Amino acid sequence: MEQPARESVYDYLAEHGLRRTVQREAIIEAVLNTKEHFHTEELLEMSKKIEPSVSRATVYRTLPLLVRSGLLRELDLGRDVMFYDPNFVAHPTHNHLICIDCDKIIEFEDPNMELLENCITRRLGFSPTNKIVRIEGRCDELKLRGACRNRQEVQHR
Amino acid sequence: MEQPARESVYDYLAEHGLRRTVQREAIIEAVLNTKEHFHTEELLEMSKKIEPSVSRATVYRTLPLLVRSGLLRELDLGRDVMFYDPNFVAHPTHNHLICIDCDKIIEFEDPNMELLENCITRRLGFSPTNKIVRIEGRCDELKLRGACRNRQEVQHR
DNA sequence: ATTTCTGCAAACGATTTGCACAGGG
DNA sequence: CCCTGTGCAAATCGTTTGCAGAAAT
Repeated sequence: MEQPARESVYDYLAEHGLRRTVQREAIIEAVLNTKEHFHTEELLEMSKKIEPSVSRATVYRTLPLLVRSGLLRELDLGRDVMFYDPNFVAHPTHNHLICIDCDKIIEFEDPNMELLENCITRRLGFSPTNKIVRIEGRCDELKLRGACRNRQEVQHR
Repeated sequence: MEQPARESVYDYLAEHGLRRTVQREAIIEAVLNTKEHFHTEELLEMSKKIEPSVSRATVYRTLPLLVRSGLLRELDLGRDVMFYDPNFVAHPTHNHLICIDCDKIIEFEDPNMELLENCITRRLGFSPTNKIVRIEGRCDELKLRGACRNRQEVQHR
């Protein structure tokens, strides 16, 4: 049933007449190596460690391919850069909580939320294709300590 | 109980030692004149009709003030420009459905969704301050006719 | 041989900002 | 008078793109 992500990306490339280049391979491996959200600059870094010839332009040009193949999902966190989430392969309907202090991201899935959204959209004559549920707030640590420990390192702007 | 929006913005300016200029007045009136979402360029146009001296820079500098005063809310529609929504004054918890074809925006409120979100965030030790629920999909018209009539005029990119 | 891919650097476009002047208090 | 607010134009910064050479098929 469940097809390994690596194979299905390369299948996607093959089916669409897209070439298998060392740069694309490096980018794909970099993506497969992480279970965390990342943005373009981070992916560029990771890819360059595998294959130094990878350029920023190629990363920007490859990301939409990987999104279309299903390996990644664009993740609009309302920051100034776009994020990408590799966890939709395993959890197709998850949503995100984002701490306003440390930018910590908590992923959650809730069947009731799915259900409710479907009811609402049906009521309004709307067929959902993409749902962005992003809840910003204060994480546990921020509430308990008044500050988040890893405020600096996680902060993105 | 319910304070007219105009007064409360000017109160906000006064309380914060912010000056009442013709440009700010024009921008505020322009906002009060619309019940629709808009982006900066549209607000600039509307404001210039009231007071031609209003510049783009002043609109960009005034918008955060109006957001802080509560008159407007930033509305991240995942497009390349930021939108602003004047309807949160009347409906503080509403969410948005966006048609992927014609960019039509349907606003909705649902107490169950609020309730559910509160349960989820409580379960995860999270105190929400800001919720973005944006559901993209096919609107009624798109489903019935296979295309949206006002596709062109509403499209933003 | 053909056509897609690539890196580079320039272009793009929304937003921000430095500056000197205008005008509120 | 002082100091905030303004318009203008330049700067910023993530992302896109034109181009000529490189590599895949």
